[in-house]
Amino acid sequence: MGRHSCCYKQKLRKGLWSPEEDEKLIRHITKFGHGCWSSVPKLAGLQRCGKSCRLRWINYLRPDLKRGTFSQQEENLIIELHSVLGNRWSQIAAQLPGRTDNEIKNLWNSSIKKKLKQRGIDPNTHKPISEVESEERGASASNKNNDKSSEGADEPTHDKSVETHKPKLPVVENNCTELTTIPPSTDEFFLDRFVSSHESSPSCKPCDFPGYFSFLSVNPNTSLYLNANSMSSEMIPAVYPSMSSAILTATTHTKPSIILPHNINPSIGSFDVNGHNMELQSNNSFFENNAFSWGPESIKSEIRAMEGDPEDMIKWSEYVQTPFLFGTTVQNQTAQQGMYCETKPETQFTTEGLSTNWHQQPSQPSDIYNKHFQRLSATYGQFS
DNA sequence: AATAGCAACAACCGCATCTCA
DNA sequence: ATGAGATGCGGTTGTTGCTAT
Repeated sequence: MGRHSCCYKQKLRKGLWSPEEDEKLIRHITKFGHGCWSSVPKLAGLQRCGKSCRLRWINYLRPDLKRGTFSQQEENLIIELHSVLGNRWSQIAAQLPGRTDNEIKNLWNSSIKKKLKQRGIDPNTHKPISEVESEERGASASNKNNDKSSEGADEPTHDKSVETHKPKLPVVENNCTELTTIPPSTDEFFLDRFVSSHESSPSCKPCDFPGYFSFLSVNPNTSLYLNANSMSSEMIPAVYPSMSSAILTATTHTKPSIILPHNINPSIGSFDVNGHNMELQSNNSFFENNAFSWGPESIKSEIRAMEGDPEDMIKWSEYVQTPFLFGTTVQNQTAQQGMYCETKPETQFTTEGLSTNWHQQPSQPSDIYNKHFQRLSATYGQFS
C-alpha cells in the first residue's frame, strides 16, 4: 500500500503544500467535510492523493490545532505518557489537545530525547542509562551462555517491543517485590516497569471482564488497591512522582487502566462497574487538589451514567484507541468528552457536526473558515 | 559574504487494521 | 469468508532556516 492507488493513476503533486492548495482544501472541508479522503482531492480540485490531503488537514490545517512551542508542562506530560505508552504517538497526542502525533513525534526525536540523554536517562526505557547498559551487558552475557541451547533466539540487539514499551502497558502485579522504586535523585522521568500477573494468571483472563481496570499509582509513597469481585485485591506500589495528571487509558487487551497521580485522595472508596465492586484506596490527596476537579465523584457519576442507560453504555473495547486524561494539563471537558466520544474528532468533522464534536472550541463553520485564513495569512503572509 | 553543520518540522512511505461489498 | 479499498499509525526522509566558522 503506502501510496494510494490513485497516486499511480495520475501525476500528483508531492512535497510542500502551497497556500493555494491549503486554501482549496480548507474551503472544501469546511464546506462539505472530508467524507471519503480519497475523493477529497478530486472534489477540492487538488492534484494530491487523499492520503496527502488527510495528513495536511490533520497535521496543519485543522482549526483546533494549538501550534507554537510546547510548554514545559506539555513536555513533561509527553515524557510521562511515553514512559507508559511508548511510541504510540497518536495516543500521546490524544492527551494533548491541539497537538498532533506528528508534532509530538518530531519534538520527541529532535528535543526531548536529547534532554533525557543529557540527564542520563535512556529515552527508550526511561531508566538510568547506566542501569540499561548493565542490563544489556547482562543480557548479552546470558545470550552468549544460552546461545546454543536457545531456540529461535531473538536478535541480540534491541527487542522492538522493549523500545516501544509494549510489555510495559499498565498492568498489575500481585507480588510487589518485582516493582522497583527509583531513588528520588533520578526519579524525575521514570515510570518503572508495570508487571502483569493478569497476563499470565489463569484465574484472571483479561477478556473475561470487559470493565476491567488496572489501577496504578505513581508515587513510591502511594499504594493503590483494586478490588473487583472477579479478582483478588491487588496492591500496586508505584514509582512516578512527577506524574501530574491522571489518565484513564486502555491497553491492547481492551483493559482500560487508570494511571493515577501521586497526590491521590486517601479515601476514594468503592464503586461499581457493571456490577463489579471496584475499590480504590490510596494514601495521599490528589483528588483534593483544586487543580483536579474531575475527581472521584465525577468518575462515579460517569460510571453511574454508564450503568444507567444501556444505550449509553460504552464498551471498554471502544476505548482501546482512545485514552482519556483527566488532570491539570488539559481542560476537564476533554476527559469528559473523551468518555463519550466514540469517534475521533477527525472523523467527526462536518459542518453539521461542529457544534458538539470539536474538542475545545465549538464554533461555526464561518468561524473556522475565518480562523483558517487568519492562520494562512499568518503563515504565508511573508510570501505574499 | 559564503558555507558547512545542525535543528526543527513538514511530508512521504510502508505496514497494519478496519470497513464494506 | 474474502478481498479490495480506505484509513490510521509510526518510522523515515527531505526541506528549510538558523548559527557558527
